[in-house]
Amino acid sequence: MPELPEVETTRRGIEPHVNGQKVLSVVTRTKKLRWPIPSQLNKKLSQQVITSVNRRGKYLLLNTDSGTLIIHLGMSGSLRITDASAAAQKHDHVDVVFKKNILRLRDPRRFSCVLWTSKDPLSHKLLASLGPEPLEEEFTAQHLYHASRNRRISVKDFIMNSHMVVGVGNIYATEALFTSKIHPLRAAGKISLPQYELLVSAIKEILVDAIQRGGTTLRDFTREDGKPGYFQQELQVYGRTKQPCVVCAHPLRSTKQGQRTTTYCTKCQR
DNA sequence: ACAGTAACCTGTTTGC
DNA sequence: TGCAAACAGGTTACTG
Repeated sequence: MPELPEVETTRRGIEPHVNGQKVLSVVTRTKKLRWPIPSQLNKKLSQQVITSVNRRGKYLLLNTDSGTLIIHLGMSGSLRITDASAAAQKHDHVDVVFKKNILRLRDPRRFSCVLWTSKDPLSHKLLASLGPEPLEEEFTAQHLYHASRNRRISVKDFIMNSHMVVGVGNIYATEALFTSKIHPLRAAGKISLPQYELLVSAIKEILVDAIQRGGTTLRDFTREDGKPGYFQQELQVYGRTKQPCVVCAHPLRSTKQGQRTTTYCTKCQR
């Protein structure tokens, strides 16, 4: 579900509600999501004050003086701020309880994860080898160009690999390749530097635009207040198989890459 | 090191 | 209409 814009939208949404707040307790209703939820999480977090809410790739980091709660929303996870008296629903797995409200994780498909580390979260196994942030300066065409030489993997799978760049999932990879007129099945190693320049610009622009619109809501995603994002209205190719290309009107084609659908225009993207 | 596939889950949509 | 298969925003683990 959530790609970088949705996670950033969530971060911005929850931050004012939890930052500086003291955790009263943690309620877990399942032992395991993508990975086991740390036992003793309640003991570790209770009485701790949230000192900041950060994001690295699609991971949310809730910092305290004694450690960091790491949350990844997987495919169908969402966080919301609920009233302290609101009853938990079917797929509400974890509550971080504050005095006035609750930070509640809901995830029907359970691909999300909740982890705890008392060390620098960026050195955690899952975060340590992540690629650059797409909206930071270190994400450049040069970086992609050099990392992709001699790689036969498709350019789409390449940019969706979090070790190359974080935060680019199926929706925004599909859109950025369309904007930069690159065929998604082409080998990453055959893409020229000027083409990577176009692609990097497209990724940055699309992510910024999507964040401004509160992310993309297709079915599961909701913001912390339960409202949807509005970027889906801007999608030019994702989910538009057989519909006309917005540039040339040729019907868009879909194919499978791995277990992911990719949609593209056979005339515009080469 | 790299590429491809299976796996983790459940809810919704599609197709016969 | 009913049922089963296909599909869904992610990422790691495993295989060759």
